[in-house]
Parts: sequence; structure tokens; C-alpha cells
Amino acid sequence: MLSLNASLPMILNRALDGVMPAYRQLFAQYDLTEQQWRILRALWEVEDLRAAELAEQTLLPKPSLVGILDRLEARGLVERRRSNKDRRAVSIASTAKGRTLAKEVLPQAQAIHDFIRAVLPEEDWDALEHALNTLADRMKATTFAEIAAE
Amino acid sequence: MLSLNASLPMILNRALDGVMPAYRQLFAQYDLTEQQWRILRALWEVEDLRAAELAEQTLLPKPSLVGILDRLEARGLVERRRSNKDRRAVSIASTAKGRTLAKEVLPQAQAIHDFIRAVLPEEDWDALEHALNTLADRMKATTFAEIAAE
DNA sequence: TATTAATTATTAATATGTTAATAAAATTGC
DNA sequence: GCAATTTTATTAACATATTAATAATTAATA
Repeated sequence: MLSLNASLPMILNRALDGVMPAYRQLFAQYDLTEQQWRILRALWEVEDLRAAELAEQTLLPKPSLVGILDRLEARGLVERRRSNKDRRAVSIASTAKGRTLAKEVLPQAQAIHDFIRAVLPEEDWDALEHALNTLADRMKATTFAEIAAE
Repeated sequence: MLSLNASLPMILNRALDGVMPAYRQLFAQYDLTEQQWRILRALWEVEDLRAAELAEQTLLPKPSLVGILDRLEARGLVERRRSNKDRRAVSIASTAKGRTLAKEVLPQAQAIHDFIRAVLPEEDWDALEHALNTLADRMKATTFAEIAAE
């Protein structure tokens, strides 16, 4: 029978547990959480994004986005503007201060990324990326009901 | 330059986002969260585990463990006992009720696992597992300071 | 066009993650 | 054998995740 630590979620979480501390130590130096960084990073070179787009690109749940943006806005790192064409929508943009911060953090995040990439040969990364992406795609189109019905 | 969605954390999180909903739908039918299930699963065929061991096997942070165990204990699914040899330590065991529940959920979790495994060929899984495990191992022995010093 | 349905962001309630601090018990070194 | 250190679990404070519900607005349709 399947053992707990061999399940895919556990394998993925173990990998994240291995990798994230390095990033967190970097972000902590700038009083940023991982999620806050994702948002700054996503707004790095785009004019602005609507909340739904931002949630999708950062993989952050929309309800979480609200509080995270509140805190970033309070620090003057991002700006929320009500859209005029669709007054339900909110567009989020980085401030100059936010871009300055991103500019400082980016190369260090890149350094961590490069370090990680060097741990495995290129072809391993290609295989891993391909496997995980196709997996995510297939699963997105699948529900538990379909699995149970097999 | 590195794009946000190509970073390893994002790739891993996307994969998790693809896979977890299927599991969550199953667990929700039994009023269990993912983390609560991990604990029941870990105690499925062991007599008991100390809190530190349980945290390690489930990948749950020790502070989170406290509340999760509180709720499981309140439902009569697990039991906390103070160790006599070391009165600091607490040993956690599944109750009969907990094992009955695990017995019912396990085959369905296994079905999801099997479904996922079928999405990719065996050799892809071997490669993926190998890559992620060695990566986690290497990173566990690495700190941000060492990376930044390069 | 008035009504209904769908969409967008938000709020609410509860559970968990992250980091630092603490209390109690056990170990260690002197 | 005692003071200092270490270990084990827990608490505290804050940030985020998950799911369901809601308010405001827009789109659809009869």
C-alpha cells in the first residue's frame, strides 16, 4: 500500500520545504513575505493588472489577495485604482517605491534560482518541468467525482 | 531574466494547485482538512509517535501541530499521552475511531494517487521523484548566506 | 426596459503557516 | 549536586489559505 511520504503532495511539499527557506531569508531582509514578493514581482514590468489577473499569475487565492494588497498599499509599494470602464474591477499597479524595491531584490532572487538550477543537470530540469506542467494541466480538467467513478 | 512563473517554487505550487483539489474534495466528505488527514494517515499503523516525530513525518510545523491535534482530539480521533520516561514529551496515538475513519478514507486516497500516477509514464515519475528528493536534500544543507556569498 | 443572471471584489469564519518567545523538564559541565 | 544549557511542547502575534456568502456592478434576455 501507498506510504504517506511517497505520495505526490508530500514529495512536492518536501521539495518546497527544502527550497523556500533560502528565499524567505532573502525576503525577510526587506520585510516581505513570500506572497508579498510574488505580487511585487508580477507588477515589476507591467503597467497594472486587475485583481483577478494578479491572483492567477501569483497563484494567490483572491480572498488572500485583499489583505496582502492592504499591507503592501499601506507601505506605499502598490496602488489600487478603480477601473472606469468596469466599476467592479480594481487595477493594481506598482509604485515607484515598489519598483525600486523590486529592482534591489530581483538579482538576489535570481542568484538563489541559479544556485538551485546548478544542483541538477539541465535535462533533469526539463523533464521535471515538463512532468509537473502536464500533470497540472491534466488535473485542472479533472474532478474528484470523475476519479471516484472509475 | 527569470520570469515569475518559471521559478521552481511557482512550478511546484502550480502542480500542488492542480493535484490538491481532488484530495480536498475527498477529505471534505469526512470533515477533514488535508493536515488532519496527514496525521491520521501517519498514525494508521504505528502504535504512537512523539510530537516531534509526527511533525517531521507529516511535514507540519510543530506550532501548527498543537491546534490540529486539539481539534482531532476533541473529535475523539487521536489521543495525547504524557510520556513517563520523559515528562516533556507527548506521545500521540490514533483511537479506534480514528483508525476506522482512516480505513474508510485510505482506499479512496489510494485511488486518487493511482489516477495521478496514470497521467505520466513510470520513468517520468522515477525521474521526478529522484530530482525533487535530491534537490530537497541538497538544499536542506544550504543556507541563504552561502548562496549570497558566491 | 425591467428582471434575472453572471461577474468582480470583498467580507466572514475557521484552520493553518511562520517566527519568536516561553515554561517545564532533562542534560551537561563543573 | 548545582548552575547553565539544551530539549520538548506550547503559546503569542501576525500573515495567509480555504470555503461560503455578500455587495456592487454589469450583462443577458424576455
